[in-house]
Amino acid sequence: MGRQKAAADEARITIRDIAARAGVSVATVSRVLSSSHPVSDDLRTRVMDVVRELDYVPNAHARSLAGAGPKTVAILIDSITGAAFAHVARGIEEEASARDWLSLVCVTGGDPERELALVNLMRQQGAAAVVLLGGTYDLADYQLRMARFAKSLDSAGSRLVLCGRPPLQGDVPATTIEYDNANGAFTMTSHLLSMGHRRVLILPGPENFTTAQARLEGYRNALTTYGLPYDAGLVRHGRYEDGVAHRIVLDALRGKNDFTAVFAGTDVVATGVMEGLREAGLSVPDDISVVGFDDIPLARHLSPGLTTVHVPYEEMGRMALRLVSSPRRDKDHVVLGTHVVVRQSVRPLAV
Amino acid sequence: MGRQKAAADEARITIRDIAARAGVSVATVSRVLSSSHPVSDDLRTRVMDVVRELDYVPNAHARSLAGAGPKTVAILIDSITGAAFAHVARGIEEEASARDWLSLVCVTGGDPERELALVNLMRQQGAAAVVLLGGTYDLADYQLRMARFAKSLDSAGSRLVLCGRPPLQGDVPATTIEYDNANGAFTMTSHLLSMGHRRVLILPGPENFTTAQARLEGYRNALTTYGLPYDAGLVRHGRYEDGVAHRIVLDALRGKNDFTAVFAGTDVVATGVMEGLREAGLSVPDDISVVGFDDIPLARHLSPGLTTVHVPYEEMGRMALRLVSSPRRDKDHVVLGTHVVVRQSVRPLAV
DNA sequence: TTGAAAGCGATACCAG
DNA sequence: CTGGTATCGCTTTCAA
Repeated sequence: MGRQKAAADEARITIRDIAARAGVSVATVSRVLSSSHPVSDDLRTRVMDVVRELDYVPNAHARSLAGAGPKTVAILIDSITGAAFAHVARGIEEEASARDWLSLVCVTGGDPERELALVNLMRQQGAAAVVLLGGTYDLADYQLRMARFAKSLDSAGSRLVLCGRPPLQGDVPATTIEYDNANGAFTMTSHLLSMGHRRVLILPGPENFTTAQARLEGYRNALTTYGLPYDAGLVRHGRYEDGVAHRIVLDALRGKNDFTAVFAGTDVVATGVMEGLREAGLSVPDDISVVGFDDIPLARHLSPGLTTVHVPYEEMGRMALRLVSSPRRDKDHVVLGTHVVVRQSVRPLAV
Repeated sequence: MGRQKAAADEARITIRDIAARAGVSVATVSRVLSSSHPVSDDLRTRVMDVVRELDYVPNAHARSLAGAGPKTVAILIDSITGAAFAHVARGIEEEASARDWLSLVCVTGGDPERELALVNLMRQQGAAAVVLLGGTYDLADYQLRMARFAKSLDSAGSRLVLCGRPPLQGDVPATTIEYDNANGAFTMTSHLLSMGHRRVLILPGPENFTTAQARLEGYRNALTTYGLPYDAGLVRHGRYEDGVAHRIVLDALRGKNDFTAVFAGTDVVATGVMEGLREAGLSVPDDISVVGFDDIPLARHLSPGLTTVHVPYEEMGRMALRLVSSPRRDKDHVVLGTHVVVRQSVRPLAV
C-alpha cells in the first residue's frame, strides 16, 4: 500500500524487520539504536550487523511521534539570497548544530501571509523554536495574528523568536533580539554632519517597514541635535533593491535638492545609489558622499569602500539560539549595539 | 511525560479533543481537516468552530506517519552565505512552493562528512528528494558512500539530486544537473587570448575540487587551441575565498611570471584578486585584466564591472525540482550551458 | 538484560 | 454521510 510498490516488492524496512532478522525483540533494537538502555554486547553486534546489512534508517516521523525526535529550529527568512540575514541564519545554524539541533530554513519571499502560514506549518512540525528574521511591515492585523501564533507555540512548548524586528505589543510569549536601528542611523548621520555635510538625502527603505522607520527616526534626531531643519524633500522611500535605489537617485538628482551626501537604507541600496551617481557623471566621494547600513561583505569590496553601519548579524543569530535553548529563560528582549565603520565613501566638506 | 507540563495542565490538543468537544468522531474531524471526504455542512462548521476555538493544528509527524504528509525537498548547501548557490536554492524553492512541496535548507559547512550525515538524516525525514549543491572533493570513499545513499534513497521512493557536480560513477539511481564548467572556462580563456593576452594567471580553486578541475581543463584546452604552451607556474590552487585569493595574487606578483591577466575561479575570488592588485599599486584593467566565474550580482557592482562566466544558477534549481517532481523521469543527466558576460575588467592588448 | 504491549496523533478502510 | 478501528514505526513502561 506504500506509495510505490512498483519494482521492489520489499516495502520500507522497519524496526520489526531488523528485530526478526536478528532474532530479538523490537524493543531491543530500539535500545541498541538509541543507546538509551543497556544491551548485551552479543545482541548489540547482532543487531548492528543486520542494520548495516539492510541499510536501515529509523523513520524520523515515527520517532518524533513517540516523543524522541531531535529538537528543531525553524528559520523563516525573507529571501535566501539576501546577504544580511544569511549571516543571521548562519549564526543560528552554528549554535544549533553544536547542540545537535536540526535547523531548517524556509523562505517567505517577504510575504507576511506566507510567513504566517509557515509559522503555522512549523508549529505542526513541532519545531522547538521558530525564528522570524528581518524587519516587517507594521500592520495591525499581522501583529494580532502573530501574537496568537506566539501563544499557541508557547503552549505547545515551543518558542517564537523575533530577530531584527521590534517586539510584539502586549504580553506576548516571544523572544526578541533587535539591533539598534535608530541609534545606528543617528550615529551615522552625526558622522556625516560632523564632516560638514548639511543636506543628506536619505533612502530609509519602504514606508511602514519597521527598520526603515527606526532608521529615519535616528536620522531626524541627529538633525535636531545639530540644530538643522528636517526637509521631507530629502526623504525618499522605496524597496531595499539596488534597482529602485538607482532610479530614486537619478530622480532626486533632477530635483533641486542640492544634497552632498546620500544615506542609503542598506548596503545593497548604497550600491544602487553609487551606480546611479556614476551614471550621472558624479564621482563618489568627490562630488557626493554615500553611506550604507548593514556592513555586509559587499561593502568592503566596493570602490570606494563603503562607510556603513555595522550590524552584528551573526551574533544576533547565535544569541537567538542561545536564548531559546537555555533552560532558564533569563531575557526575552535583547538589543544589540551597532557602530559606524569608516571606509572611503565619505568626503569631509570644508564648511 | 510531556516535555513541559509545567504551567498549563492541558497537554497538547489532539484530534480527539476536537472530536469530543464537537460531538463527532475523530474520523469526521480528520475528513473536515483534510477535506478528502464529503461531510455535512452542519458537522463541518461545528468542527471548524472548535478547531478555531482551541487553536488546533494537526501534528505533522503523525500525519506523515499515517502516510499523508507533504512532499519535502531537502537542499544541502555548503554555506548559506554563498551567493551562487543561494540562487540555486531559490530556484528550487520557487518550484517547490508552486507544487506545495515543503523545502528545507540544511547547511553542510563544506564538510563531506556532515553532508553524508545530513543526507542520512533527510532520508529519515522521508524527504522526497535530497539535493546536493555545488562542487565537491573528488574522493573515492565519498563516492562509494554517496552511491549507497543514492540507492537507499531510491528504494525508499526518494531521489538524490546532484547539482553543479559531476554524476556518480556506475549505475547509480541519481539525477545530475551540471553546468558546463570546462566549456565556460574554455570560452573565457579564449576570450582573453583573443584580446591579445598570452600569459594568464589562473586560480582555479582547491585542488581535487570538481569544479576547479573542470575549469582548469577548459583553460588548458584553450591554450592548446591557440597553440600556446601550458605553464604550470601560472596555476595557483586555493580555496574559494577572497582572502586567500588576495594572498595568492600578491605572492604571484613577487614571482617573475609576467602575466597580463588573471582568471579567477569564482567572482568572489576575483574580488580578492582585484583588491590584491590594487594594493600592489596596479590598476584593473589598465595594468592587469581580471575575469571571474559565476556572474553573481556582485560582479556587476564591482568597479570596473567584472567580465565573467555566467552560470544559470536559478535555472539549475528550477530544473532540479522539475526533474524530480515529474512523474515520468525523462532525463537523469542535464548539462546547462554557460556564457561569457563582457564588462569592463579586461583590456585588449596590442600584440 | 530482555520481551510484550500500550501508546504517540492522524488517516482510511470497512461497516452501518 | 458518519463512526469504529486497524495501522503507520518507534519509544518506553511494566513484567519476567
